Order: sequence, then C-alpha cells, then structure tokens
Amino acid sequence: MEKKIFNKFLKERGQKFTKERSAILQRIFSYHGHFDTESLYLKIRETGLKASRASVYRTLNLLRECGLIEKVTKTEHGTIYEYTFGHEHHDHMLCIGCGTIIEFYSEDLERLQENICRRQDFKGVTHSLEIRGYCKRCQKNKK
Amino acid sequence: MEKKIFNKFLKERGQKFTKERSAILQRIFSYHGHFDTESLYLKIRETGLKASRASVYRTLNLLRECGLIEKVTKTEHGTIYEYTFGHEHHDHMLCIGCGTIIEFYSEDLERLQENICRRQDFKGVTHSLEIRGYCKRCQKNKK
DNA sequence: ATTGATATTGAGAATCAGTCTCAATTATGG
DNA sequence: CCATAATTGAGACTGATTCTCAATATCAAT
Repeated sequence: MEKKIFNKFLKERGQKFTKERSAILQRIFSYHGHFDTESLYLKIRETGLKASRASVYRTLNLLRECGLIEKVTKTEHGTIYEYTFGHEHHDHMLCIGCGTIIEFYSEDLERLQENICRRQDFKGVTHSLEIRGYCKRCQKNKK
Repeated sequence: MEKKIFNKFLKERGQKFTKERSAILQRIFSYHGHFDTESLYLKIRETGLKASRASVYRTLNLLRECGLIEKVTKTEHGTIYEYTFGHEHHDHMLCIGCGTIIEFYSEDLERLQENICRRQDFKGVTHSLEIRGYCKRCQKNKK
C-alpha cells in the first residue's frame, strides 16, 4: 500500500523506485513508530539489505515530501521521524527520565489551536506539541 | 537584576562571573526576544566587546541551566534561544515564508494540557507548541 | 595588594549529523 | 534490448557545536 503511494509519487516526478528505496521503506514500515536515521541505517545493514547512509538520508527526505513520514523532533543525536501514513495525527509526551514517547490526541486541543490561529490571521499548516516531563514509572522511581 | 541571578547561580557552583560572561549576558538582554548563537556572537564582536565562539556556546548552556534563557527550537541553521526571565510563558507560531516568530499565550491551552497530562498520569514539566504556517503578510504575497 | 588554587579563555582541532560530488551502475519506457 | 536519465556509494565537505590545553583571569584568604 505505502509502496504504491511512494511509487506513484516518484513516477509523477520522473524518479525511480529502486531496490534501495524499497528496502528503506520496508524497514521503516517495520517500526510502526518512531525511529532515528542512524538506527534505521544500521537495521538495514543487519538484515542483509543494502543502502548507504547517503541513500537513507535522501530517501527519508523523499518520504517526508511524499507525506508518508514526518519529522518529530531534532535532538542532539539527530532527527527523529515517525511513520505517519495511516496513523491519525497526534502529539507527543517525552519522558525526561527514560526517553519514552507517549502519543496522545485531543480533539479539543486541535480546535483550540485553530481558533488561536484564526485570531492572529495565521494560516497554520502543521504543528507539534511536545510535553516534556516524567512518565508514570519514572515518577515512582524518583520517590 | 539578571546579573545578580546569574552571579548567584555561578557562586553556588563555585564558578566565576567573568568579563566575557558579563558581555554575553548584556547582549542577550538587549535582544528582548529571540536570537541565535551566531548572530549573538557577531553582535558581541561588533560592539567591541570580546568573547570567543567557544565562550558564547559555553555561556548559553550555563544561562539555560540557570533558567534565564530557553531553547526555542533547533533549525538547520542552529539553535534559537529566547530570553525568558521576566517574560510570561508563551508558545510560538513560526512563519514558513519569512521566518517570523509570533508569540502567543492561551490560558485555555495551558489548562487543557494539564488535563491531558493528568489523564495519562504524566507529570509535565515544560512544553513547547510550535505552529508552522504562513503569517498574514506571506499569505498575501502568495496570492 | 600578593598569592595560590582553581576556573576560564581562545584558537584551532575534533566531532557529528547531514549534504554533496562524481564516476559507475541501474531502472524504465519504448 | 537500448538509450537515457536517475541513482548509488564512498568519501569529501559543510556547518553547528564541543573539546583540548596552555596561557590567563578570578577570588578568597592572607
């Protein structure tokens, strides 16, 4: 399914659906969640498939343009992406203690943001809300 | 005022309030808004004061630990900070067209976030909401 | 003010994510 | 199968940020 979408996207731009791009897409799909560039690259190597770092970076940019993945955040150790195709929009809580990412969605929050944009004559395209703090488990461990 | 706070912070950690740190703090204070590391460094050079890039980076980290400034976002061209001491908490809209940053604050938004955290047993510490889109002017220019 | 112990500075080296180069390779439509 | 144009990968490059370390500055105690 996502293969079809990517393929169509590439064709429209006169670009090619190569082995490498296919391998990268497959691996990303296997995450069903968040991932960073380097571990994606390593995972591809592990599984015997091949794709250079350069190709991984290039393909991630293509997939982003095509709308299948999104940048979640930039950390000191690189960019974190998530596979968004077929996933509803959501925001993130990031646990400072253990790095866990919790996804959440709030209809009220979305509506409120639309109102805020309207008030400022701002045309919102995307947004990202990241709440940093401590997850249930890390709160316990601190005590 | 902010000098006092920084000074106290440094003393508590057995660190020193140097000419360079003073110069950097002064320049940051003169922004009263957002700034990035490189333009801060250049501004310091311009005004005849001196501080190396290394010192600027080091001091920004200290000021962040001390709570006087905060990272707003990481872009491809470096980290953007803002002077937060004495400023109310707020969130940001970032214009994709011209890079303008619009600050806004919504009591409802804050309350809603607290509710969401409570529901997930998550103890929120900080959050950042960034809405990317087009400001009034850039919407006009596109037409 | 002098001293001494310690923190800081700056210039440039080092690091690290990400992009670019370019010759060799591959996908794709006909 | 061919021709053409896109892609690949290794490594060079870039740009932000951190690190190194010898020279210097700070500060508390004298």
